[in-house]
Amino acid sequence: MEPGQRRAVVRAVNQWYAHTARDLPWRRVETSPWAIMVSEFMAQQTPVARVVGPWREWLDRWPTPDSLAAEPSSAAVAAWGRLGYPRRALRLHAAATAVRDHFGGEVPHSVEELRQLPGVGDYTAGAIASFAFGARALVLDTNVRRVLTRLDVARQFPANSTTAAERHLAMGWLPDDAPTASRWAQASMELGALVCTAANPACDECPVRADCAWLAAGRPAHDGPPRRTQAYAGTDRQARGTLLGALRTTPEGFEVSVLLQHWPTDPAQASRALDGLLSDGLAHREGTRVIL
DNA sequence: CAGACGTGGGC
DNA sequence: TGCCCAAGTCT
Repeated sequence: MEPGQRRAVVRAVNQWYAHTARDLPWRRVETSPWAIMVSEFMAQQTPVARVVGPWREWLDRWPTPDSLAAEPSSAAVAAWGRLGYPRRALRLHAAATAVRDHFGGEVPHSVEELRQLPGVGDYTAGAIASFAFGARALVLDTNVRRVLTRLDVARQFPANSTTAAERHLAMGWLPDDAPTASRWAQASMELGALVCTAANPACDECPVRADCAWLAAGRPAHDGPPRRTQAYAGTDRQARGTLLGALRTTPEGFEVSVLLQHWPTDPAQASRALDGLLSDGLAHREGTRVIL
């Protein structure tokens, strides 16, 4: 797409965002960088709507990185509740500790520094830099990838993993000035979340439907390699989730031998789940018992 | 680079 | 009813 048309599309999407965006609590101007960082950790692979409640409770309890770092990581895992991927709680706790120990308790501004924090990858570093500090940073999440793939590549879905070509394309879309770039990052994500969705995109309501290459091509179906899916039922992951869920609601934990004996399915799987949780630091041994 | 890693809502 | 999918990161 030509630069001029690209700028017009950015303008249209940003304008759409101004009157359509959801009123997510961490989008309020007074939100601290730490609070935005927490929202980004919680939103990794988790629908944003499910994050709002836990996010409020988390910040109520730990309003600063220092306050979280002062507690054991098990408190973070317990407070994570049922958000899923509980190792994110561990990483958020480790990140808070790193902020305290290496950045004077203040969330760093630069992508390079942010990137050093546990649990902060390319996406999250860019998101914090952009949303918390208004920087011009690449924010390439699943929504933006899909939006740009449709808009500018005329394909239904992006590749299974982010490619260098995609990053290059996204850089070309990033407006020159920081405030517009920051707004574009949020607006393009929102467009992907609300309109340009994976299933049943609402092209009729899209503010840039006239500029979309995929729509112009007649919305051709995906034809690349099969998209990655996730099996869950019966997997070790499910067993870990079940075990951790029980530990979360049972502060005194369980006798290991009893636990393994009463496991409803394959005992070997229970053993793997337990070992995994222990080695990941999500659960702990206390004599012959397991606790959070 | 493929695979591991939770959980729940929508269709 | 299952399958798809969600503001990814790490190994």
